[in-house]
Amino acid sequence: MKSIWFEKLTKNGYRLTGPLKTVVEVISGTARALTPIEIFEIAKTKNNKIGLVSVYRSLEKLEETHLVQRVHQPSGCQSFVPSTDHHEHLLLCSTCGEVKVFEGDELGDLIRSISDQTGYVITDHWLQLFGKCEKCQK
Amino acid sequence: MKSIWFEKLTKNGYRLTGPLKTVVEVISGTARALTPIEIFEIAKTKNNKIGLVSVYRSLEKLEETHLVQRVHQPSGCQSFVPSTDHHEHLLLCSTCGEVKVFEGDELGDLIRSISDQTGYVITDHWLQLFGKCEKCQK
DNA sequence: TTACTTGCAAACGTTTTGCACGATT
DNA sequence: AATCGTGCAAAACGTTTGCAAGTAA
Repeated sequence: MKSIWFEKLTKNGYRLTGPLKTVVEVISGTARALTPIEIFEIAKTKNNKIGLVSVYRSLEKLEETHLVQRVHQPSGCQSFVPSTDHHEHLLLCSTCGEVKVFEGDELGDLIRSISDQTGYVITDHWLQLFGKCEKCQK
Repeated sequence: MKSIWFEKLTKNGYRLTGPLKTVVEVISGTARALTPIEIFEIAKTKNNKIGLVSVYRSLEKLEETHLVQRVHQPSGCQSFVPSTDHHEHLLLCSTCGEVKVFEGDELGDLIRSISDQTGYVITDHWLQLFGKCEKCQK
C-alpha cells in the first residue's frame, strides 16, 4: 500500500523525503481519522526530528494527490483518512473514531428530483453515516 | 419568524438582549450561509455597539436552541444557517453560497444494508448536495 | 548542482476566556 | 436585587509563512 502512495506522490512531482514517508506510514496504517497533531505525535515515535509544519505540508501533498481526505464531523473537521480513487462515503464511529468506507449509494433519483425542483445543477454530494462500531456498542 | 425564535430562546432560559436580537434578525433573514464575521459586519449596521464576542455567544445559544446549524463545505466549516425542527438536508450553491433545505431522503434501505454489512448501529446521517443555483449558472 | 523540502520562529486569523460594567428579569 | 449578558483586552488555538540550512533528484 505504502509503495503505491510513494509512486503516486513521485508521479505528482513530490520528493520522497523522510518526513513525508513517515506521514504516509502513519496515515496509511490507521483505521481512525487522525488530526494533524495526532499524526505528529505518532510520527515523532518513528522519526523524532519531524516538525509539525512538515505534517501540514505533507497533508497538503497527500490531499493534492487524492491519497487522503478531510473528514467532517459534528465534533470538528480537522481529521484525515486515506482516500480512494472512486467516489465513496464514510461511516464513522462516534465513540472511537473508526472510519469505514462504502460505495454504492442510490442517490441518483433523489438528486434528479431535487435538481428539477430547485433548478440547481448538482455537481457533488456528501453522504456520511454516524454510529457505533461493534466494539463500542459493548 | 423572528418572534418564534425569541419565544424559543426565552423558553430555553436565555435573556432577550439587544445583541442576541440583532443576531437573530441577521441570520433569520438571510438565504446564505454566514460566518461569524459576516454576521458581525451585518449586525454592526443594525447595532453599532455590538461586539464580535456577542456574535459568538449568540450563535452558541442559537445552536443550543436548534435554531441555527453549522454548515460544512469543502471551503470551510465556519458558517451558519437557520435550522428547523425536522430532519433535513442542505443544497448549497458553491458559487454564491445560497443554501436550500430539503427533506424526504430515501436512505432507509441504504442505511439498513450498511448496518448489516458492518455491524454498526447507525444513529445519524449527513447528506449534502453541492451545485450551482439558477442565477450562478449564467 | 539545482530546486524542493526541512525545522524553527514568528505571524496570522479565528475562537475562547477573564473581568468589571451594564441590562434583563 | 440577583443573575445573566456585554464589550474590551488578552490569551489560546490551529494553521500558515519567511527564511536559512539541508537533502533528493
